[in-house]
Amino acid sequence: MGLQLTRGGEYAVRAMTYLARFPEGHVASLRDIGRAQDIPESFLAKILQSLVRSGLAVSQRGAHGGFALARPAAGVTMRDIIEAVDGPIALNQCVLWPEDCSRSGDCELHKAWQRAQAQLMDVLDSVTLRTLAPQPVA
Amino acid sequence: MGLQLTRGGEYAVRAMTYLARFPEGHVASLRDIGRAQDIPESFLAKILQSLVRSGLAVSQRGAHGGFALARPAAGVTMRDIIEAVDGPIALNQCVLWPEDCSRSGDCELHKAWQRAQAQLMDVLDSVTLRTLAPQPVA
DNA sequence: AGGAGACCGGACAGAAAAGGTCCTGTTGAA
DNA sequence: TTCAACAGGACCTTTTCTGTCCGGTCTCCT
Repeated sequence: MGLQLTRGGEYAVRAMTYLARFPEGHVASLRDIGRAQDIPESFLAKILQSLVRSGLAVSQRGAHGGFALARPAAGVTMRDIIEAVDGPIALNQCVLWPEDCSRSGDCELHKAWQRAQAQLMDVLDSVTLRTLAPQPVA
Repeated sequence: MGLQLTRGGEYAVRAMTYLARFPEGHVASLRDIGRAQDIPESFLAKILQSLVRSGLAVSQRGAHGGFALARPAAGVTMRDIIEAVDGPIALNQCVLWPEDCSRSGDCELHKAWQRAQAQLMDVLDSVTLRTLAPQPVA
């Protein structure tokens, strides 16, 4: 259908929101997260890897290992999460790489996409895990 | 990468913008449009069919046939065009079919996506072919 | 030291969507 | 009647999405 969030992005937001419901530093295993949020565990593993590589989550290996938020929930935006998993958000190519768009200078279409993009980013940047998660459970 | 306009949508907007550059009612052939906008003709044929079925364009068959806008350029929005080709725009599923989203009632994530969607629509609804096209050539 | 539990990372694979082609109509003007 | 041009469907190729699997590594616990 086009112009839709990927499954991976959706899962990532849900997984992070889940982590945000615990006190800061709480570690949850892949299995816990997957079961709680109904996400296939082997796929979730990949997604969490991306989040760790991007510095949004930290992982703990070995027995009693798992994942936790790397920083306070209020400091992680929806945009951070989605871009970590799906790469940069660009409604169309010419917004991201203006130099590839021959008409980037005076093109009204280009400007329209840039405005749309900016509006979308406003929302995505303003929503954090603190917004999304109920207050942590003790 | 996800969350991007399809090629079809991009081509559709370009094709319609091209038509909007002529005086109202001007008919341009598939070939003309394709050459002018550098769009593969056989693919463009499909796209224009969608636009005609959606009532945004009209077609004229037979010799000297082609395509024209179905209404004045100021009355056709970017959203109209994109939805005609790619189907309804929904950043994520639960915005489009809230009943499928178990948490639609109180879910903060749901609300966030709805806001993002609304902002995007604001822009897409406000940009018309009159915005995009230089004044018609006589 | 030695398991066992849990993440790491890469290869692989099936399904779906995007992107595009082709061919056989049908229409309409000259 | 002929021919230019759209209509519509079948088909195809490539890419992306959505996962799975497995051997490796790390760390806690005993």
